[in-house]
Amino acid sequence: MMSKYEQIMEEIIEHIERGKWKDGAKIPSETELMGMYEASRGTVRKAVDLLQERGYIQKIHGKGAFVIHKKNIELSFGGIVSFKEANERFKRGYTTSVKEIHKLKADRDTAKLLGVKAKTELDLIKRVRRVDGENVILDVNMFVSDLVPGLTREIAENSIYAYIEHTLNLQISYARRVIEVQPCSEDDRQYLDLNGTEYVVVVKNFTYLYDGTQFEYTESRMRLDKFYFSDIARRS
Amino acid sequence: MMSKYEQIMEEIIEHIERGKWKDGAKIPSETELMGMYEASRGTVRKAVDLLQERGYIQKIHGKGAFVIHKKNIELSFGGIVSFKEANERFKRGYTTSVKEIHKLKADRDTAKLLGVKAKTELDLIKRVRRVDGENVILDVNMFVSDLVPGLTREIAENSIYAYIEHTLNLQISYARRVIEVQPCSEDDRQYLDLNGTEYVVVVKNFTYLYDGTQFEYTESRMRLDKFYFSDIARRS
DNA sequence: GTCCATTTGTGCGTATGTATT
DNA sequence: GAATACATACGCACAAATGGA
Repeated sequence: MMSKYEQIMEEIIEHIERGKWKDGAKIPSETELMGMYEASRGTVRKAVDLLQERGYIQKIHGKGAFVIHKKNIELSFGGIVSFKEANERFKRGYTTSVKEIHKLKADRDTAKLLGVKAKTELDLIKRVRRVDGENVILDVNMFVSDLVPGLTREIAENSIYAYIEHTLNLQISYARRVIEVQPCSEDDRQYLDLNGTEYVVVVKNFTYLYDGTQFEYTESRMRLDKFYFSDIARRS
Repeated sequence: MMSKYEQIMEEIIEHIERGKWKDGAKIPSETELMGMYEASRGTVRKAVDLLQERGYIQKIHGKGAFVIHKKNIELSFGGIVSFKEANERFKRGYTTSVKEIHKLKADRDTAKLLGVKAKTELDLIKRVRRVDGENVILDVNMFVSDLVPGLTREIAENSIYAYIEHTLNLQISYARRVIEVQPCSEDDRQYLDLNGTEYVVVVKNFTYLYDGTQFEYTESRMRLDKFYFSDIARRS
């Protein structure tokens, strides 16, 4: 059962995405929304605040709330996005091939990245993403085995996140993400079609469960020309 | 005058940053905070929700709210950040030199980037940022002259954002930000110390005022090895 | 400039639901 | 089951910004 403010929010998103409430137009006032959805002021305000956070509208004190140009939404993908989700939004085809999958004991450096003690058992997975006939992304995932048990090659070929969230029923809450550019590693040269470039973009993900324990460290290493990142930043 | 929930939020941030409330520790419950600050439930909840959004704490239903490791905060700089602010956080020295500053009429492509009609008058500014004796960032700013009047070389040498926000008293509300990697342009070769690299990281900013009008388009073009981006992404 | 209606922003109080211990 | 803590939802009052009469 969705909460009331979530329902209101989803309905408003529908209106905006279907173009019923157009770019730049004023959406109904809080009082009007209260009537439309038979909800209290606090409830509609929560829905509307979330819409603003997600970049659908801009509220202006004393005037109202206005729809922001749709283009902004289509291009932005904030939040934690796995490769599959991100690619579906761009509607490109791709294939995943698992190059390595095995358990290992964490050395000191790896343990630090995962916030665990050295020698903790990990699952290491290396996968290559092939788009338009070229190997362009190398994903290196490391999971804490105790927290994410039962990983298989089959799961790695599909969506590990779907397995974690739906099968294991773990709740992912947030990720710290770092993006930088590094010289190519041996793995990069071996697995990727580099087109002569000497560098790759590296997206590092430190992912945490609802209770604050880190369960994953991932590096997505991709060819410079395949990297694209977009988000919306709001001023305090 | 700061609002009550902002005061509560700031005080809690103080506690966390000064280490009084340590990493992983439980902060006082909502009921306790109500007593401590003589505030209503809704008010303390708003403060606590904002703290979670900003990555200071993690709330867990039925258990409490817990401080997230400080390292996460120090490294992340979400939000709209000008070069000056971003660098101060890393405590590195830098100098800015203005290479070009003049008015021009927008051509068709530029007009599209700024969401204005062709031939609209713009202010173009090119600045080079020098860090540790090397020219590593080329900032190209384009402002809509009507919206941001009175730009001078002196302002460009310091902080344009401070001028816009404090002198012109305009309210910046959000920015759409795109990050990608491009081959070096003529300008890059001329102004930057490229160390033989053939590519630069380009951070594009489309910045909007409180009323939804775009007033700026900026490209920050930087050497691959000087690029670093970090944020915290929360699940839904 | 003043007054007024509208609209969002802040703050209070209360009740009930749900998760954890 | 009981106690505690966060989540949702309702209602009310007043402040602050906007825009038109």
